[in-house]
Amino acid sequence: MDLISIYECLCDRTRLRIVQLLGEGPLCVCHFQEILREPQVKISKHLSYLRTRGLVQCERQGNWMVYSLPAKPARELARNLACLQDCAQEDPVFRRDVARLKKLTPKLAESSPCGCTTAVRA
Amino acid sequence: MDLISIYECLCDRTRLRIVQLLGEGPLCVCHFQEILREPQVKISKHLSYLRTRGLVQCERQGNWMVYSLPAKPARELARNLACLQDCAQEDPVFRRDVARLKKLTPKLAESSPCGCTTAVRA
DNA sequence: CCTGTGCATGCCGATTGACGTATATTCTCT
DNA sequence: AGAGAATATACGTCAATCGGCATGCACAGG
Repeated sequence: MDLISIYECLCDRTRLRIVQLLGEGPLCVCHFQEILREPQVKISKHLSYLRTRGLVQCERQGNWMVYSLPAKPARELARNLACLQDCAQEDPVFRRDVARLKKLTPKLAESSPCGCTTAVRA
Repeated sequence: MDLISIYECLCDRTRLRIVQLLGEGPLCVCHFQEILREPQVKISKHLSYLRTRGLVQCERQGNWMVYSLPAKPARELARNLACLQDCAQEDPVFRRDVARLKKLTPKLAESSPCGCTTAVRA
């Protein structure tokens, strides 16, 4: 894993929000849409960007693609994700995103609108 | 200080080497030229890029511009610089750069070729 | 087999970034 | 004032990126 690639991935606001959210657990694209309030194509492309550089993994689950951070991230990545987690604590946008996620989680637990309850189990 | 700006600054190899070197202490442009073996204009532009985003400071010293990391970096910056310092330990390019710097330092201490011995005092 | 849903990709235009060449700026020394 | 050294900037070029629109692909259910 290249340090440059990591920084390239993190230097976009949307990608940063995505990665930050994935720190809370796996998510599928429709969740990102709802939480970030961004169009599907934008999210999808950023996820693709992250995927080709190894910052996220994905797994198909029926109709849905469930994205997550790598199970065993490289040292540099793990270090930087921890750093990001720490730095983002104070950012209002990140806090709002996570708040939306928390609000979404129980709803999905009982009746998932998109079938990926497992994605939010974490 | 914006997280995005920090990551934008760090997502270029040359800038990463510059920042990494500044972790060892202030340096002037000619030192970067010698250590990085890159043309003056390239280094100067990247320094300018870093300066406008607040990642480095500079101070004129006669004919020379002495660059350094900010005296009191913002929390996010300090955190990320520490992270970088840690991640870069293993990178052969960074190690070589620092080795060149160490080799340069004593030479400058006795007879500085460009007058900025003070820059390497640290 | 057909349809709908979730997601990805191709194409376009606009912006930004990286690099090089040439030139300007700022200072020192004489 | 003039020359030279260290550094910065202007301009052009090429590549990468970002966003949107339209379309393609994969799967589920009837």
